[in-house]
Amino acid sequence: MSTYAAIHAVVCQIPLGKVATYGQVAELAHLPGQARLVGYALYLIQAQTDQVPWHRVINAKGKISYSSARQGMDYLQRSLLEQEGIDFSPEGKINLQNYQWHP
DNA sequence: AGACTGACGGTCT
DNA sequence: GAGACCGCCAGTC
Repeated sequence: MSTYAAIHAVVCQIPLGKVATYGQVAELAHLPGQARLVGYALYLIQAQTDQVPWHRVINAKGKISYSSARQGMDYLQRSLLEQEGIDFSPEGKINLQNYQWHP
């Protein structure tokens, strides 16, 4: 069981309409405090977006994390989340109080 | 082998 | 409340 497989599994458990932070996913994947690995793991599973709802993972500030790889594709994640009923503030932030996943 | 980089988080100022 | 700094692991040069 690679570390990425654990992260992969946790992300798949995030229910529709909810979001989780990198730190939260890391903790659930038995990798406390290693949020960076979660980000890197998601970067690697880009190819399997059909199986992994990577768009439901955001940073602790409630905003979407941008990546050099995504570059102009940032709107994609926001778009997918809006489709699931998640409301964005004018600044592009998500209200974690209402949308954060509580397993 | 050593150093740099990266979808982050928590703490300090 | 916002910005700066440090630390964590894996992958690449």
